[in-house]
Amino acid sequence: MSRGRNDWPGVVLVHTEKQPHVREASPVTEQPIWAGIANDLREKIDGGEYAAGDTLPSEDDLAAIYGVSRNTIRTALEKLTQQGLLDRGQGRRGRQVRKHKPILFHGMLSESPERLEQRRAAGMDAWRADVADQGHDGRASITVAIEEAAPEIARRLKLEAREAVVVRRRIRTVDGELHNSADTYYPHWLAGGTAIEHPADIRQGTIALLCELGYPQLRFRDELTTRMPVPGEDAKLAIPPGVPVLVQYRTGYSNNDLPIKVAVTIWPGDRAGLVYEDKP
Amino acid sequence: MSRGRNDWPGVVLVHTEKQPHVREASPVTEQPIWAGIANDLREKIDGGEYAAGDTLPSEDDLAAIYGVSRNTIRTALEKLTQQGLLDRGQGRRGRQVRKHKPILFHGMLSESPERLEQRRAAGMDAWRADVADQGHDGRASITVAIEEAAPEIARRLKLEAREAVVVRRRIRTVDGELHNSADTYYPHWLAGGTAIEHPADIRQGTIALLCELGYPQLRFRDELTTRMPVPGEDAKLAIPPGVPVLVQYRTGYSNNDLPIKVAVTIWPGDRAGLVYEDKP
DNA sequence: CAGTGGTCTAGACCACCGT
DNA sequence: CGGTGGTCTAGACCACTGG
Repeated sequence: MSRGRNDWPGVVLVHTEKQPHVREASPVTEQPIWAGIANDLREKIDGGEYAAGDTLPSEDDLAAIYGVSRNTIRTALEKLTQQGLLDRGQGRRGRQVRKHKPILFHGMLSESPERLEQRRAAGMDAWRADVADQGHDGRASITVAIEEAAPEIARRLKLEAREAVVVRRRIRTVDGELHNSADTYYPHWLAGGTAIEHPADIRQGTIALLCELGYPQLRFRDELTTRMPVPGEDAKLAIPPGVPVLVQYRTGYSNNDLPIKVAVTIWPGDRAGLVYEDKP
Repeated sequence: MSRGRNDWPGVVLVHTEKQPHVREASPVTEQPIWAGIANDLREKIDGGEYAAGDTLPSEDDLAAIYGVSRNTIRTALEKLTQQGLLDRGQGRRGRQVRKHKPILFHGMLSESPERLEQRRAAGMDAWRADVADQGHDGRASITVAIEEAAPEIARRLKLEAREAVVVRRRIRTVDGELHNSADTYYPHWLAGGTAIEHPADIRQGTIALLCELGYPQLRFRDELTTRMPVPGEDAKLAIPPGVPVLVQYRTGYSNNDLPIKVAVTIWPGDRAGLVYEDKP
């Protein structure tokens, strides 16, 4: 299929002033026009000409300023949005320079026995205690389900494919705003019939509960990857365009390297980071 | 500035068959046409109709298949590309379904003293040993520079702003393909005049060298975040569109919590992950 | 209501690349 | 050479939102 050759035009263009659709060669730079505009805007944002929270000129205005069509401006703005510099805006709001939210770091290793005792007494899990330490209020909503293990879960729990698991899904908020999600999977042969199956908070903590059942968590292994949010994830955690997520798989092991749980935590890149220390 | 109101058309549209630019309301779904097409293509990719490495139909063909304009198809394909499902292709190649490269995991903690001795004898750093363990060939090219410390480096090294640092920049390849970059910063008062300033490999390793200088690395702290590549990074590491990077800051401390180095490693999300274990 | 971003169309030229 | 993606233009309608 040939394209745009005007072989049989159903629409006839009648010109008045100048040839439409005739592009002049970009003179200096070797890059597309939209890339040049994106870089220019980036410099103005970095240089403070457009500060965090400022509203950019409208697409029409930018088109006039740079002397290009609105679609070209849109390509440039889209690129900056994908790079996480701009927020989208509907209505009369306009596009705004994204605020650089301070990133919360969560210590993930090396907790002193005293602190452990302390927060357990307060009924807080490690995450909530970490958030509280930084002066914020962490909350979680929990749902529980019994499912067939997905391959990446079954493999880590050393289960057969499609074997039953109990999963506790948490959506966690900090100061009322969505923050991360954490889904913890337990083998059904282990967690079935225990308090883990109930969506209420487990006061002593699931680790202590498993210990009472004869399966102390002796060590764990964290696997970290990064990727773009999958469809649905972005809505569930309100992840803006151009923000990747940190995916943390934490597998807990008991005696004889027996896996007793896998926790899958999704950390949106614009609001969380992780810290690992090898000594307290 | 009013837009597209045909107030004073320099171009007159002469219709032959049907009204141009008249969009029918999308019938079933509540989403844009391009989103529906993107989802449809995603399902076909997930379902195996288009397997990894396959070439998708051309944009023109897709436009004909779905009965929309090429730009609408392009929006859908761009979305899938940003999500990391498709590769771009020039010329007659067409867009291809991206292969899901196996991810290499790198153990980052808990190395036995025996293994440490072994790889030091072989002149390998921890990364090369890790790659070798997985049956691959890791190499690095090193450049060295003396610079003023950037704020995020100065803060971690407890230096004044713009104080001098020695930086060793590594670009590392696995089996000949670009893999990651690792820039290590040392305070100039410590590393100046030592072998660290020279771009050659340091046989015994920089950690051992610093130990000989009286600054043993007693502990470290890793900070992990994720973000999209900044301009230049994508080219330097050949990061495809839609792939985020894992950013690892490793700060090493000697006696009295004195920071002696900061290593900034950029791990492209499509080819690397990290593993942390709390016991060997 | 009016301006803004979101979406879509139709057409055009170009660089690139496999045949 | 010819098809493909990359880019750009000009114009149109819509949904949303603030004043």
